[in-house]
Amino acid sequence: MDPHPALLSLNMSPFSLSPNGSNGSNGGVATMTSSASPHNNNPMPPPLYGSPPLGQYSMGGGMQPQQHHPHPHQHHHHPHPPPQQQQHMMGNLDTSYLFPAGGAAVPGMDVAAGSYQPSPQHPVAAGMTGTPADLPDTKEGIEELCPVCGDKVSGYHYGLLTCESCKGFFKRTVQNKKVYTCVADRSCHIDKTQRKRCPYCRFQKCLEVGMKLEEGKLSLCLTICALRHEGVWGSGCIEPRSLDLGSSWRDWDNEMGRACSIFECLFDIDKGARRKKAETQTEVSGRWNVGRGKISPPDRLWGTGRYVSLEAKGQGRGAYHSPSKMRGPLPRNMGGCRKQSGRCGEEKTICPCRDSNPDSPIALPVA
DNA sequence: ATAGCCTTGAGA
DNA sequence: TCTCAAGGCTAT
Ligand SMILES: [Zn+2]
Ligand SMILES: [Zn+2]
Repeated sequence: MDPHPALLSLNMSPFSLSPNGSNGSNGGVATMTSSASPHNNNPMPPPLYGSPPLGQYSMGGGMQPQQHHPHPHQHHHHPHPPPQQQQHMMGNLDTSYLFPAGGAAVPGMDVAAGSYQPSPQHPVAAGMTGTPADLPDTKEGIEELCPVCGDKVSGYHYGLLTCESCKGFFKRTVQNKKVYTCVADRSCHIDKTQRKRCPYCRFQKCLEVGMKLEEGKLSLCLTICALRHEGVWGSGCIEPRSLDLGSSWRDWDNEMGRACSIFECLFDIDKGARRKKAETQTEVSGRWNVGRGKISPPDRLWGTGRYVSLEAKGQGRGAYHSPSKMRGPLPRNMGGCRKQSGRCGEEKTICPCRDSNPDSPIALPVA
């Protein structure tokens, strides 16, 4: 059972999570407590709510010179059978269609009562459709064509084999929560040369063929890492409010930005700091859970450690990305702590606020 | 806004 | 250590 794998689970148990993450009750409060903070710095009022340019709050993340990667990419067949069909539900309004329809449904939620008309157009070809004849055939066999536009696939993206451009297109659309409009009748043909013409129909097609965010992908993990540098010990917790994804990604983004700001202030984070592999991750994280159509009350974000650096984890550099990558079971990165000698585990890594005041919202240390 | 290429980090 | 997809970056 447990059709909704996505919802919470911190595998460190010391913390009691609320049974069902639905305590959204505390409406929008982010709480924190810090047990010590010599510098009580926080000079500046956090840029809360600053409208993020877009889904990314970089924290801790300076980037740094890197090494190169030999190969750009390679594709092959994978064991994963891509999902095949999917209902088309549409109307660029509800994010629920971005999630797998099966399995995780939240009880009360219904799939968007789309008004979208399935267009009769046929997907270009994926795998087995097309005419084998003209498929460029590679060593392995066939080079598949992007089901959306027919271009060459570059690998699995958002659930299926698609080309690089459609991957990017889907990404942009979702991340920026774009809403397109078709000037025609919503049935534009999408192919490699015309895919730019009508983003609406292109996105439509992306959904039709099954591109989607997987459950859990929207989750975000903020990880607090301990740096070797000395610093202050502190602990904190943020209890983000639950958001209604249906309304906007921007809210989510803002919320996230706010959370980050708070942490920054609290810990006087050195933004330039970067986690190093060798460092022990003394800390844990919290996870925003996303159910279909809405973000369910996330866990809190925990932190303990000395001189902490916040790093929005979920993908790539220390930046927050809406659709973060979360494959596999659940929280993997939830816990540097997991095995980490229970460092954070037993400790008092507990969320002060929550534990002591399960119900009372705590004030935001911010404006 | 696009799309090709690059960096990253989880998993194997 | 290697693979691979998410996402960042950036020249068009
Ligand atoms: Zn394509
Ligand atoms: Zn159209």
